[in-house]
Amino acid sequence: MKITLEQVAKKSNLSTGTVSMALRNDPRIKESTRKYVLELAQRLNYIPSALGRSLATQKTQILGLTITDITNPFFTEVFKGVEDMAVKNGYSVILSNTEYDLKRETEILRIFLEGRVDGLVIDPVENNTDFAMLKQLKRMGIPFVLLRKLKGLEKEYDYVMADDKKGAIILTQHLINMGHRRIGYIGSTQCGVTDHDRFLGYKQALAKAGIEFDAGLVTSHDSFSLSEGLKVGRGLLQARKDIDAVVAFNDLLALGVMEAAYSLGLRVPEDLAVGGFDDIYISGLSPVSLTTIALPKYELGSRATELLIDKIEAKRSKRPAKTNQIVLEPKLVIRRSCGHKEKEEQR
Amino acid sequence: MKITLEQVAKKSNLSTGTVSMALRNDPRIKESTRKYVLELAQRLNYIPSALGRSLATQKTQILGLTITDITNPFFTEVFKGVEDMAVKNGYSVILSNTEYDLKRETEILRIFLEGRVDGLVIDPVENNTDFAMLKQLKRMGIPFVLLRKLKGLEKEYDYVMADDKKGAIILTQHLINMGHRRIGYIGSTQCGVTDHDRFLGYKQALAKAGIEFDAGLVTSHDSFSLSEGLKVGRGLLQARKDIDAVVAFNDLLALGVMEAAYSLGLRVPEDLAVGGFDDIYISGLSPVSLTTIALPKYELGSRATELLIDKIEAKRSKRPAKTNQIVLEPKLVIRRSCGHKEKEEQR
DNA sequence: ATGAAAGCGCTAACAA
DNA sequence: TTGTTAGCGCTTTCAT
Repeated sequence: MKITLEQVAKKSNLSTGTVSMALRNDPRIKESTRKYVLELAQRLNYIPSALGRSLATQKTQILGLTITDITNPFFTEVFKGVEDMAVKNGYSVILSNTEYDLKRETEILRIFLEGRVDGLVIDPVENNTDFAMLKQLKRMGIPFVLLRKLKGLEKEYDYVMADDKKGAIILTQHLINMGHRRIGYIGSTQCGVTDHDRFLGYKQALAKAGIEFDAGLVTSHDSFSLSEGLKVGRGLLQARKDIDAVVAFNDLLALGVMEAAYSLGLRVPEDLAVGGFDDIYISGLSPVSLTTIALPKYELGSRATELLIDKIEAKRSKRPAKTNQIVLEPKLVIRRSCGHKEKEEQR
Repeated sequence: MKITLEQVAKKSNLSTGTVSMALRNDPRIKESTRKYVLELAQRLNYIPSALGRSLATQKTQILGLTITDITNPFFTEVFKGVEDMAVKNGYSVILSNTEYDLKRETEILRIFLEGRVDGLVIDPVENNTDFAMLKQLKRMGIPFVLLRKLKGLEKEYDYVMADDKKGAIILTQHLINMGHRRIGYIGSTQCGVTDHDRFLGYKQALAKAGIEFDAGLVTSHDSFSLSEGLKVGRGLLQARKDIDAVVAFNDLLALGVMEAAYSLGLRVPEDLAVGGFDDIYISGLSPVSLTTIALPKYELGSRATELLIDKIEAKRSKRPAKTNQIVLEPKLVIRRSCGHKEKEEQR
């Protein structure tokens, strides 16, 4: 039922070596026999075994990717960036979802350690990530690139990320320019680096504008979903009726906050301004589109993958690979949720 | 650098066979040596090679999944269903995105054919799918389950899908009950079975209500995205000012149509009612939430995977596996986009 | 209870 | 230009 190289060799009265080379268009094989072999293989429906080949060559042409939440359109774009770059270079990608669960992440990395992939792009579960696992990866010489920097290990590992602090500064300043003063922040309790940086940027922008930081306007959340934004948002809005704007950790949460506002009879942006991060595609939806910090999602994925592939090839050719830290620029996308000074667009 | 079974065997003065069995807790191995081996392996940081094992056992414990558009939250849920069920049974999953591109699908299936996976869950590129590829899969004895039925091959292959026609009937009837008469339909030009069934249901519901089918109210689209819905929706709404409702092939398109309406100064649902399919999570967003046919996304994925795993195990134990066709029930979720008879909710 | 050895399907170095 | 052969790392009889 399953045809192997050996069978093709037998049928053709050639050796497996020759057939193997012929099938891979090795120039050492005579044109006529190459054609003959190709045809025969075709006729026999021969499909080479990736397993056999991988074991022999010590490479799989597969990249692993761990994502914290594939449900978030942000990561879906990152994935596309990864996959496109991978395919372009002859790799496939295995995607695994950690769901912000450390156990799951550890388990997934363990599986990847078993030599199924040539390298990994890792979106670590914030700072909970299993450092032991990363060390293990490094020790085993499996190339990987992170999609986040790890606190205290900025110099140790390669990563590609966006400038979170800068993004937060720009967004907060924009809110201030729009005339808002009591600006709240909804960030994570996990103390991840990403959140930490954004929070820092938020505070810095406030300080620069001479607005006193008010801890009562800050709320933490447990997940990064729309429904969590709704829940936490309601809490914050009810506790602080004087609030007039919110910076949310990401668009999903921001959208949730907007929902919260509506549910409390508040209008956006008239009664409450809201800003987010990511610029996922639903953020542009009417009637109140979300002003947000656009992150280069696709590029995050593609550049991380590019870097990874380079590392893989460096390893193969024993060329030394230096660690790379790439920080991409965020960009403010002004829509309607933060208010605006231009005339009301015609509808 | 990389520790192999053989090295562990050497260090322990045992044979590779014994070590192999010990590590897998084979009862034939004496407890004391089992412990000894486990400890030694741990100490040496031994990680078994999945490749070696797979080649020997002829199984990878990996499932392949092809998805037409990972950007669509619908598929993101399906993926989670697949992955959860896979993990629960000791499998990992390789996800590939076909982007509704036949070439890409063929290439992806070819790669999967090379024995990298134990089985496949395939969301075929509608009816363009490469039947030759499916036949090949079948011939090679690689188990697979489809997430769609294929025209003319309903009996040939296993699939898990939702009852599209029924869903369309329910939705259209709901629109009619809400008092709408000039109900348009936005479906695909590709003549996929899914679309075909929904279109059929739509027409059937109209007929049953004594509403004459009006081809001028039907538009086809090229992709399944929000922006496509916006584009096509604008066209339809401008061409037919008399239209008062639209059934869209999916929520993304429906959301796009709503955007189109807003951009033309139409209110939803007062001036135009809109209904969709899928019930993706953004459909519940205010201020105008989308009435839609909820499809059991997660279950679609998990049940397909369950079925697949059963087929894989049937194959291993040479137990015959019957073909399974599973059709899941759709459910109408009434929100605001189609109008409603209840009082306006308090805001 | 453990060891020896064949084999899974392929590649690559070396011979011929 | 092609054949031979030794692995790649593991599992699994069959002996012992």
